[in-house]
Amino acid sequence: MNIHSLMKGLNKKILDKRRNILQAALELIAENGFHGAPMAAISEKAGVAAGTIYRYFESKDVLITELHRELEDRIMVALQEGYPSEGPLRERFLHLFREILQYFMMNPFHFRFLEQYFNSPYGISLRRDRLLRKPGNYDILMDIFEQGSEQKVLKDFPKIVMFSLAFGPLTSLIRDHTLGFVNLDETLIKQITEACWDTIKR
Amino acid sequence: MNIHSLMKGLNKKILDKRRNILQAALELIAENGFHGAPMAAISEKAGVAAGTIYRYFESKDVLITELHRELEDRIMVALQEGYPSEGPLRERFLHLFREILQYFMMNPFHFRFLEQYFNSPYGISLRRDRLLRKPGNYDILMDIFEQGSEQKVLKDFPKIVMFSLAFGPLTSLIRDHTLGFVNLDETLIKQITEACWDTIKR
Amino acid sequence: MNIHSLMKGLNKKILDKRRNILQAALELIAENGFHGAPMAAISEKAGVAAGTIYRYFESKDVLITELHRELEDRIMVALQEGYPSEGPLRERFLHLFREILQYFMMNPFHFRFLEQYFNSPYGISLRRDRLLRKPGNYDILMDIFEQGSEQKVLKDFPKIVMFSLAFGPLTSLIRDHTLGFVNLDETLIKQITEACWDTIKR
Amino acid sequence: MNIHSLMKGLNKKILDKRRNILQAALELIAENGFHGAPMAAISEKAGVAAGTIYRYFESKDVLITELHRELEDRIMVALQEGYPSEGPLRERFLHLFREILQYFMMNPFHFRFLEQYFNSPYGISLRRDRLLRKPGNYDILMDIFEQGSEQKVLKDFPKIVMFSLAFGPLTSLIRDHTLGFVNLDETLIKQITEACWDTIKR
DNA sequence: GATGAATGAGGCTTCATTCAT
DNA sequence: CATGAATGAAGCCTCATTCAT
Repeated sequence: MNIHSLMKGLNKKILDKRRNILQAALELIAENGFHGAPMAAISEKAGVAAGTIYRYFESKDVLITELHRELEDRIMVALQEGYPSEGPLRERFLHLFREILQYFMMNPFHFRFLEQYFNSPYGISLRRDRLLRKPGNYDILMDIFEQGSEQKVLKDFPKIVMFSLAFGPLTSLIRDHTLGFVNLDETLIKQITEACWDTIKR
Repeated sequence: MNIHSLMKGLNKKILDKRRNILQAALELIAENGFHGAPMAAISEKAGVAAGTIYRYFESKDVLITELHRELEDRIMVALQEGYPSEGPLRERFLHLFREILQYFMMNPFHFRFLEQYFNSPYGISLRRDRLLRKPGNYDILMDIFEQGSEQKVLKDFPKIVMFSLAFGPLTSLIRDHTLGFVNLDETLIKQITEACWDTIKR
Repeated sequence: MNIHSLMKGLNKKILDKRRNILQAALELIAENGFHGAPMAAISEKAGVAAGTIYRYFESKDVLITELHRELEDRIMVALQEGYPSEGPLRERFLHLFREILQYFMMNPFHFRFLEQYFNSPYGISLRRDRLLRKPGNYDILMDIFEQGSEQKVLKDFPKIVMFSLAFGPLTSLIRDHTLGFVNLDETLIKQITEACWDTIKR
Repeated sequence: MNIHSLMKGLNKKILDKRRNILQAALELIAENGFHGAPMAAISEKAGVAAGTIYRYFESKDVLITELHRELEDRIMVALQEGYPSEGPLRERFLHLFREILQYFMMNPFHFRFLEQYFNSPYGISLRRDRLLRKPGNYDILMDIFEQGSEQKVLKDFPKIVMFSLAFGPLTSLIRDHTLGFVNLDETLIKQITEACWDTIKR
């Protein structure tokens, strides 16, 4: 083993450690909330010492904020995969809606974490940012509403209202699915997606 | 102020102590989450000593559970006021939707508290109860979907999906209104309400 | 009912209240220790308000000290009943030993309370008093040893050692009886009493 | 002092931390009872932070239970040292009696702690265990009484009564010694030990 | 005198963070 | 860099005592 591959191995190990910490935090917070995720538990689940976390994250707050950022990034990647950016608005909407629904159905931890996150002091600063119109991750969704309004394809609601009307049911649906209240099969998903589009289309 | 009204005032003060504690807890939890609402802060805001809270509530858990219960009661009262229980389904739906929207617009603390509550260990047992079909406060809403399905007025979705479709946007809308992202005036509310009905009607 | 008997009735009521408080404290402390006998519990069991206790006893410490004093008084009365103060030493000893044993077998609460009392900060001041040779309740016992030594009837031990030798087994025996480990019947009591006398007699 | 011995000293310090906590608890409880031994006081006396105790003991209850267990272990070791397990009953009894007496005379804190312990909620479960005949530490004593009965060397009392008769005076004697009421010198100890043997021997 | 609601000091415990090794 | 023992502020709760009624 030469020095190059050795360093690569070490580097990988280091990156893995960071990833392990994030994953441990994700699972613990998703399952038990912020209350049920003390740093000691996170470090244990991640297989590192308690102090080690602080080499990768300045504080628990930073760890959580960072975790949120990474999850949003991954979701955005998933949404953009196969996104018909040049297709008709309807198709673009249906794609995004389905992707979000399926992403969270397949990643219930991500969903639970984000629910926890938005309903916590952490979520508040995020909202403040959005309020200040900082460019955010939801632009890809908002663009649809913007163009839909201009092209008179969608109803004449403020963009933000349109967002609520179209995507509001998602949270509720995913939660019910996660908790086993409802089984969202292919047929149902298709119907629901259409219904949500109909809600905003003119 | 004579001595009679003075005594009445003092008496009122005593009777209101429980209410003060609940109100203080409500506001602190709504604004800062459960983290940001230690018993010491609640007692200070309520104008009582720390130990006093325990004369009215066995523990912090009980205080919070009780607060939730009382809020739900008040909301139910608001919903039932003027409820056209014998009217057509559409009218009944529109009434409930509007009332909920307006109730939370006028009581943003209640809204924030309930959001916190449902995303916490407290909320989990509640969900479990609902899953087990214990009779709950949401029956008045579910009844509409039930009857709507039977009478072929509504789409052929599971009740719980119908609920998400129709009321899912509410949470999102109220949050945006509370944060000042959107101004929900009379016209808009009317349009939104209609849109949500259209989503589920056949 | 004339005013005289009325006052007597009131007076009795007051004395009863004091007695009730002492009895409630006795039982709670005997059963649960000092930890398990908060003033609120005592007042409830005594059928009075919490604040009322403080009309009869300056503080919890005083209440307990007083309770101890009264119990000792009652025990002393029991010991002196039928005491052959002019009889031979042996007879006097046997009388006292038997009386103590039987008193506590019949009053297990008194026994448990005194055990608690002696092993607590309260008991410490008591010991200090005894150390300072204040005249105490145990003189009637000590006298036997004193005279026994002088008359060469008893062994040549310090009085205090004699006390331990003769009465030391009592505590242990009563405890075992209270807990049901042993059934102290007439025959056994007689034999034990003799054995303890034999231990100190020359 | 060179660096080697310095490190050894530090290491020792760390290893001794648990012992310091136990010792601090022992002394405080012995002197002031459980009331007078809050965790804050224990930690201060042990020279550690309050939270540190919880690295070594799950709770105050566990700390106290553990302390009791360790003391009993040490006492048992002391009793077994030089125990003439093959010698005549008399010699074995005299050995144990003397050892117990001397152990507690030299370790008054242990004595006071155990007195506190047995008269507390902690001691109650212990008694229950003994009642249920779980194998305990006192078997070495009970064996003597058992064999003594069989061999007709001892009086015909229940074992448990024999225990009280022979060892009952010990508690009382040690307490008096600890408080300075009596000076138990070699001669006196010898005489007392013999007297207690005589009490139970046939 | 009696009441019992109110007080607040003080007890036990948790946990984010630090730092010597 | 990693470790994990140690820290101590802060959280929840109890209870002896007071005092307005």
